[in-house]
Amino acid sequence: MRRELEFLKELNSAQLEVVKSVEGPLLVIAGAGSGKTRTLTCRMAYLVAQGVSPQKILLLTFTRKAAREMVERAGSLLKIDCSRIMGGTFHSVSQYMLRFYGHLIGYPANFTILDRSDAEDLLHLLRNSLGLAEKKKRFPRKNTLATIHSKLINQKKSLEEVLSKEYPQFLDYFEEIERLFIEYRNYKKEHYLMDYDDLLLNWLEVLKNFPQVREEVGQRFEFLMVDEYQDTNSLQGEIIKYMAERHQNVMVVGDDSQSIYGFRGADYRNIFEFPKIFKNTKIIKLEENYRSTQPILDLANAVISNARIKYTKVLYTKKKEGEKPIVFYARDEAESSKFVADRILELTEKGIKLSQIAVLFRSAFHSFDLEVELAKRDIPFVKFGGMKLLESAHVKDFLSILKISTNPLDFLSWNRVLLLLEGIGPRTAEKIINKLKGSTQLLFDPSTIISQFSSLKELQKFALLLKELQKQGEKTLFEKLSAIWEFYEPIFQRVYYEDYHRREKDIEGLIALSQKYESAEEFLADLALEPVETDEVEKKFDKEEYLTLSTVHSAKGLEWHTVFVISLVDGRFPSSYSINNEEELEEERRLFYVAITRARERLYLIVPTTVYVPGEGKVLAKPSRFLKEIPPSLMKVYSEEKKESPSIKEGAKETQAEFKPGDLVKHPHFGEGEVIEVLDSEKIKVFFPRKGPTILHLKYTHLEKLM
DNA sequence: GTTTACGCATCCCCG
DNA sequence: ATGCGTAAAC
Repeated sequence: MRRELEFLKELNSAQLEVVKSVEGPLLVIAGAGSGKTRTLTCRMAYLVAQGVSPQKILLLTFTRKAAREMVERAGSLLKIDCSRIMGGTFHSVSQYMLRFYGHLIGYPANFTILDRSDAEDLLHLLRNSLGLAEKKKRFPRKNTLATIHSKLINQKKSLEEVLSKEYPQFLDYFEEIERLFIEYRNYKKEHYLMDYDDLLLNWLEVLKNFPQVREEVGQRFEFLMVDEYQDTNSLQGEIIKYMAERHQNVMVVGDDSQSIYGFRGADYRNIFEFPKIFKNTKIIKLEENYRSTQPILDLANAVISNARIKYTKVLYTKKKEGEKPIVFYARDEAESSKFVADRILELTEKGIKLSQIAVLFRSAFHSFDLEVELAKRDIPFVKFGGMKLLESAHVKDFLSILKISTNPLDFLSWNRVLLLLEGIGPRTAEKIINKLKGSTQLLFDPSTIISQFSSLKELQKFALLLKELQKQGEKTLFEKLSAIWEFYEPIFQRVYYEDYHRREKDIEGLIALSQKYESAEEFLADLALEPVETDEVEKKFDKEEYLTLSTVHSAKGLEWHTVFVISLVDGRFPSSYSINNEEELEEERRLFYVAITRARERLYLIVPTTVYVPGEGKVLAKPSRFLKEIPPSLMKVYSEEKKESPSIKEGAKETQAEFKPGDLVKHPHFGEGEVIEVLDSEKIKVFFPRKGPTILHLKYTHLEKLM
């Protein structure tokens, strides 16, 4: 074997076959933890080693981050630069292609992308201008409208079908909603806007109608690879069909039992359609699991065996030894949180790093109680799957100003910004926008219009700012954003006076980020396609050890030594939204399967017997139906007695007596510090240079005494 | 006539 | 925490 291909030795025979089958259509069914990412990475490296030029390879993944990481790893396997492999999501690649080919269907190269809340705002605006808001009976809210519209597109259903099946309460408004949606599509087309769905829809339209484009794209990308194929929708399936038409060199990887995005139109049946679209498809299954121990896999297999559809594979492992998954029945959420925190501290004392532990839950808000408990005990954590930075109001305000300067026809942003200014409400904003629309000079000088509203001082300032920003070529993006911030800061302090300090950091982070970009257009497109994590998250990433809290959806593809799944009660997991629908309930079961298969060595399942429901207070909850389906022999119930086991008590006692004020100590997360005060037998106050004064519970903290 | 301030219900998962 | 309607303030 050639030396540069050493990395192939790491693979098992099925994986090796995947890597070496480079030509023709290939379908890989890859179970959880079967080394799918490694196989994909090696396949890319192998292609390049065979002399395929990196830019001929296209890798489609679920997030852009995943694509970047895989490309990087392929490069390091070969020690050849592979960065010219094009990788991204369907949305980002469609966007890229549409910048070139969009003109064929009437879009200029500088079209604007609407993110989810932009789309909602537009629907809201159109709803008002159509006079639909004044109806007596409740008209769907903008959030719901956006969801319905997206379902139509992604599931290729009619409005009638979606309404009668999922929103029968709005059937009375069928005609109004239909009219609104037509307006919505027209508006987007007229103003060169695309929402997320349009990116796929329009790229597909180009491919469908222009054989020449299919030909060119086939030449540009000779090898296609698609990850997470079970979570693609039919539009994405069709896009692949056309992009691979010329050469048929297309490989897709997926796992039908891990399909968890049906709610947004994904259809795992794409996997089974694939061999029908591409004749002579080779099918390879990866069934050996390298991640989890046998007891954890047994549980996972039991969960999935209860599914209505029987899946195609059964996972096995060579790691036969291991502890049975543990179930804990907590009185309430407080006890659940306490339990989780206790176990986590035990684990860290045994040397398991915090970064090797995760707590998973169905919905972002299920972890609220736990977050408070973790903060109390100074256990650092990062939460995934919550609100994204870009969705917060202040960031949207800020970016809207930049958007106006790039595209003065972006009346959505105009509306948003105008409403922020002193003395302008919905009526005045509408008046100003109407004047702007009527002006042909708009592109060059909106300030002539604005000067008609001379009584509005802040508006005048805004006009000056725009004039500044439009001096093309003279300012870098960074300078533009700094100028915008100078204008926006006082408004910002007025509108968000309660917590503007916290929010300020987001803006600073954004301005810092902008230095990586050449143009405002590029910056904005990137932000729309790939929401940035908050500044805080980034910091914790490289500095400290941290615990992961995550929704199951955001945990896809990841793994930890120990995994806790919390809030396992009916109505939460499975979610109450899915309980009356068999299809959706099946998806919840797969979601539970995904959660379980994230664990390598240890798995805890936590069932609170009461949960807090807003408005009703604490209510009794039924344990999740998924737990009841599992043979009890596959799990161990955690008992109270064990919690009070002597070893832990002794450990606590030992530490208690040791400290007095003035002692120098070392904490696993905060580093060295000095004891200031002993509060009682369990609590001491320590000053850490890195953190400041901190109260520690000795029972849960491992403090090393330095002198 | 408009804007703004305040109290009220609602809130899943995501590119 | 956000989005809505209503009532007070400009």
